[in-house]
Amino acid sequence: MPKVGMQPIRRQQLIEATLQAVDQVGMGDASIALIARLAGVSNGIISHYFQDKNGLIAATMRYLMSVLSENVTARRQVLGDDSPRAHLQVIIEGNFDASQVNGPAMKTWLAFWATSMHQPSLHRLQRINDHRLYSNLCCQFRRVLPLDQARSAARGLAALIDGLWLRGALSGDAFDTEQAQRIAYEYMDIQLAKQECKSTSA
Amino acid sequence: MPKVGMQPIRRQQLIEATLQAVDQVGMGDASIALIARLAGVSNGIISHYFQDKNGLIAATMRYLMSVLSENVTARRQVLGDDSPRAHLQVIIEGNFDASQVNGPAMKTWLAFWATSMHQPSLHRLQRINDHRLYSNLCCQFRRVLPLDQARSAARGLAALIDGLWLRGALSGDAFDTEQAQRIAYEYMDIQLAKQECKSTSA
Amino acid sequence: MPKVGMQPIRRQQLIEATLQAVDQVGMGDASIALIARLAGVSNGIISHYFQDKNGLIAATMRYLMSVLSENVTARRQVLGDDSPRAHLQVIIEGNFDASQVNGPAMKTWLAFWATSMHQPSLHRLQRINDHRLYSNLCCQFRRVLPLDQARSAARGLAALIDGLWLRGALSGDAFDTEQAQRIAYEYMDIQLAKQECKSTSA
Amino acid sequence: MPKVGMQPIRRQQLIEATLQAVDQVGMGDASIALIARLAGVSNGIISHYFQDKNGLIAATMRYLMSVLSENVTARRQVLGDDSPRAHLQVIIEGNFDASQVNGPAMKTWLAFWATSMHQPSLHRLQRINDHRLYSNLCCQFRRVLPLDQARSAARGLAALIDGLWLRGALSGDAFDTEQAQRIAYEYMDIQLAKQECKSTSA
DNA sequence: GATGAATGAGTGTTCATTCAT
DNA sequence: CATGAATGAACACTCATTCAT
Repeated sequence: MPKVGMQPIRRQQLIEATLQAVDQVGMGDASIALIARLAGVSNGIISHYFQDKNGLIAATMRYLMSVLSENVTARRQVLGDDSPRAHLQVIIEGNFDASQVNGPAMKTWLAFWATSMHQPSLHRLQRINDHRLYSNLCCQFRRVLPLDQARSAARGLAALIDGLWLRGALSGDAFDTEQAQRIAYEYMDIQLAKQECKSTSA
Repeated sequence: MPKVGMQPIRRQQLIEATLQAVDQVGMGDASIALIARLAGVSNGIISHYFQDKNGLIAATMRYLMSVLSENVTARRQVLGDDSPRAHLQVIIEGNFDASQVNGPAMKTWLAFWATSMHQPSLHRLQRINDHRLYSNLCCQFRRVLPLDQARSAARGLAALIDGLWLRGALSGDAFDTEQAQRIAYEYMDIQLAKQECKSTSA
Repeated sequence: MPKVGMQPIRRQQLIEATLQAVDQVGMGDASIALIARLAGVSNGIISHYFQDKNGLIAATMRYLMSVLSENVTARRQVLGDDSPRAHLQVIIEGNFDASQVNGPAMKTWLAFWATSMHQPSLHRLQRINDHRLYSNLCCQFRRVLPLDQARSAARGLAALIDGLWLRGALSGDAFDTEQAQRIAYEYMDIQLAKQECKSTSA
Repeated sequence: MPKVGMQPIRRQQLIEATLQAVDQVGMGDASIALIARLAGVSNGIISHYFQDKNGLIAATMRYLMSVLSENVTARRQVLGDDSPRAHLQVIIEGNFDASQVNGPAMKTWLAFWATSMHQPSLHRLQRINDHRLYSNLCCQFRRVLPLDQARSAARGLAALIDGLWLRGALSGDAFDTEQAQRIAYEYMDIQLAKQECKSTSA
């Protein structure tokens, strides 16, 4: 029974079915038929809401990115402390949030990364995402460090966050959030300490 | 023109064609037909030397892992200095060696990671590889740090190396080896410094 | 030109194409492509209506069985005489009906039998069919003979019917229905006579 | 290590491997590779001793036929009684011999029959076999019955023997030799009795 | 808006056969 | 004699996509 105004509902329904499918069988075996079955709709509907399979994949990736982004934003808004350290902590916590370190999300991100190497449209999305983390980190470090040091610290912390996330994802075991955060905080504090040392000596 | 004793030659030929194919079109589109064409052999030969496509993929992954492993081993053997720092440097350099940070290798590793999430046999290989890096790092840190600190340092450095590698791979640009090494060396030295501080104070 | 409600039509279409293909080239060479071509549809449609080739084969076998069964049932319904002999004649005639002793049907039955030896699902169907003939015969003999004799008579007549059918099928020539029926009737009458003799002597 | 005079040995080796393969996986899946593996030889050797796969199949069928034929011949040679009834019993016993009613033999015969419908060379072999049974039976009935009755009796008994064999083969259970022989003997005796009746009345 | 029938190219895999060794 | 490397066509099956309803 067709209805009007179904577009946003259907789109979200299909995106979630896509995540579910990738989690269950991997991106390679996540066929249109499986996704449609998981969403409880017909095969044909997908090309109605998304141009084709690539469109659905890209939309799903954009959705995942927006969840991450909104997560960090939300955490920042309830932040009393405005110090760089507090902001950096929020970014770290957001990246190790439960919404990012569960099985489905980790599998989907990995699949997206691999796919993005050969699909310009996905690659663009992926670069935006990567740059956002670096940019957010750099922005905070910049408040207490000279440009070069801030950039280097941001690159290092971004890499450390992604690396901790990656190794956790690939391990197959449950993600050890506490351990990851401890290591990231330590790195953050070491980088922030450079400023203190300098200002102390000055 | 059939010959005897072709097995090792053909196997290597096919593994290299697989790397080439994954580099060109991605793992999803790296069909048997394409790999065979790139290798200059017939389709059927693949099941003659590898049981099936999965066998070829797994063999290719094992090959990539052995290249990385042998690279580090070779560097270690020409090492005059036996200090932990020298050994750690060798491991870092090995992971950022040209054989690991070029396009084909990076694309193939990413594809393997994504695939391994849904293939137990590949996942096992992948865990061995992950553990080897951690284990090698931990072994060196252990020489100068207490167990807990050594483990933490190894986890952090392993994550930093993988993260630097990953972000470099995903960037699409040429890998900035010097920058990555500088950041990794800094982290290594900070961790090693914990021991020196302690022994100094003692 | 897609339409709705095509399922029963397409299924019958494909079953008949399967019979045609087996008749023409044998079951071993009755490929999906050939069957689809004979049916005038695309290859892919077969997995849409039947799970796979085995599904199509099993459906075809069920169809052949139902034709035989309905044939006997139809003959029985126009039967004025309710005597065991009349019923047995109907069964014999049904098994030597033109629908069973033509080339395609005979080739297909033979192929099914051979295949059923290695496919549990087909074997089950085949046993049901075999048992039906025996059961129908036994039921009629039972009306005039003690259980043991009825069973023996049914086994013998079932074997004779199948044997006559088989030798006719394998001969390659046109089936001599009259001759086969004469031999089967004789056997039937001999078995039925056992009762008459007994009742006469009583 | 090649040897001379291997031909008969190798041929028999391969024929027996073929029977084994057909028993295990059916004729459809009895590949050259499987047969060669079961025989413990290389793939290529088959075309050396038999022209191609069809040659091997035909040779296997000829072998099976000769076993049946020699079985009956051997039983006849140890026969004291020269009566038609004794000879007919020998034929019946030979057809229900253990060499004919075991799984492998039954599966192979069925497969041959189905295949022979589409292969002239096998069909010729098969007709020779069918005719031999009829001819042997007819020859014995002819000694006591007029031609027409002998032919009819032979046709009936041949069909009954084949039918009993067939239904036993398809049942999947162990062959009930005693029951089959009892039914066949009864038919034989009824046909032979026609002569006695006539001669008695004469 | 939504369905599912239909397509046909493409996939991995199997296989009988050939032939240099 | 015998091997097994190599081929390439054929196979069943999958799939994204299209489109009449």
